[in-house]
Amino acid sequence: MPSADIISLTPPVLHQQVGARLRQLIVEGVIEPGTKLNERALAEELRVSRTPLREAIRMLAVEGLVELLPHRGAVAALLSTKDVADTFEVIAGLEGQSGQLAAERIVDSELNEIRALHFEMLAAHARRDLPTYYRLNAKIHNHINAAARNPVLTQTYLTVNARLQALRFRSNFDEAKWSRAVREHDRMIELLQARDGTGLRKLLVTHLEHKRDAVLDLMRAGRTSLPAKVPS
Amino acid sequence: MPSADIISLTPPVLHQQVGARLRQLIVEGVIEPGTKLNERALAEELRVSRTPLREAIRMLAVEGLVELLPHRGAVAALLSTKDVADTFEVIAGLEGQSGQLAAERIVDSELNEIRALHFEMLAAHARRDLPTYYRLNAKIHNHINAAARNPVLTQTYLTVNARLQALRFRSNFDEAKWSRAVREHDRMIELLQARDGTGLRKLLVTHLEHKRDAVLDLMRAGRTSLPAKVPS
DNA sequence: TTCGCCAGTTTTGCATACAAAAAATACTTG
DNA sequence: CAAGTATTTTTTGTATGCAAAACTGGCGAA
Repeated sequence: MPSADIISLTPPVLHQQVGARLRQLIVEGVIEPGTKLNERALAEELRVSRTPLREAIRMLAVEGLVELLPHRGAVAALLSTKDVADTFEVIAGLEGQSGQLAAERIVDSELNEIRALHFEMLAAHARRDLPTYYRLNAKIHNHINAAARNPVLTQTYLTVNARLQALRFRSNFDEAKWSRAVREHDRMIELLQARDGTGLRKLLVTHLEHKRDAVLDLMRAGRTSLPAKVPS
Repeated sequence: MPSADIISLTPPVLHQQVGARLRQLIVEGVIEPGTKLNERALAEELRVSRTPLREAIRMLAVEGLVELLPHRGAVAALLSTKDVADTFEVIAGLEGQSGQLAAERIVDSELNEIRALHFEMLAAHARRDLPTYYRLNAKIHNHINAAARNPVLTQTYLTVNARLQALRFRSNFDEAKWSRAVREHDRMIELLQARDGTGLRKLLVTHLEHKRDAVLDLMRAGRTSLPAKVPS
């Protein structure tokens, strides 16, 4: 992705703001997957005309957060179990690569920050504070990604990852899986410190496979409000 | 990405058609990188109003093919050498993963088709027919990607890859690099046949690194019409 | 000359108006 | 009553209009 301006003095234009807001609403699950996006209603709700809203919807469609049905509007993306599995597979690859590159390129100050976040996350785990845990977990992964120093990789990762955020927001760990995830995070820090790119890659791929299995289990158990799309 | 309808009977709406056309123009280099996209002029050229054109431009911006400058319009993406290197790094990862999965999942009929394309490509190489070579080369890579049976991976690959198409269209191989690329392709077939996922992954990553170096050399030599963006 | 300022012009961004397609409703007929 | 059909209503898709921001060119001052 072409690098954006270092500093953007111009306030974001309306369609960008609307895009960001809509993205947030979908990713946080406020707009539930499968919900139809009525242009007139949404435009009114967001206090803008249909023009910038439509531009925003098109952008989110490219990102994969909404699906466009010609002449029939847009719906918040609804993922089948296959979609979720496929998406995790891609994310595993992207995170694995991020981890490998990060291990090769990370500097101590970055590693220290990640370590700090890791301890905060351990605290959240000890308190069984799931929302905080999730927030810190995401932050750690984003920091690892940033340490890879590849904006294209970062952007790709963020975009693909956003599609699963709605699910993660809703999913829940059982004790065993949660503990395993925490242990895997411990190991991540060690591998980063050791600058073991190959090891970190493998660990992250495994880590993501575990996350995938956790999410898929929940989907299949119907414990999330994201029913698998009916086979088309 | 949510699966599209199996058959789309509805003719694509205007903003989609415009998006496809614009994408083609940019990817093929007809619209040169760095060119400003004047809405009024482009709309007239494409015989549509500004509304669907603007929607298309926003979509291409998300894909990374154009850059949006608030209140100042859009320009066809201009990649710095860093951008190109970063993008190749991501593509290497995506293709590596595609190759690994393809080796695990490919069926004989697919492998046969790839082998056929490979021989066609050898013919193009023998004739020093670069355009045909490129076309077949891209087709082979797309077939490998398809054999991975992961639409999300395919879509991600295509989108990121599109950003470099304009460069590849223009770049040229020297004899040595071209021959090496062909040898690498020979090896790809062997590894696919042997269902050696790990081996194919490594080969593809190397293959892409070589492509990257070839393109970067040309950029630095100024032999392409894509000057590196001035450091911002 | 170079810089800055000020019309005048162009271009983008957003809102609105209108056309066409789809959905909803009412109606008719077997 | 059901099923199909006509009709109305809603919704999407596209074009156009208008306001605001950015560019242009010319003039004058340092």
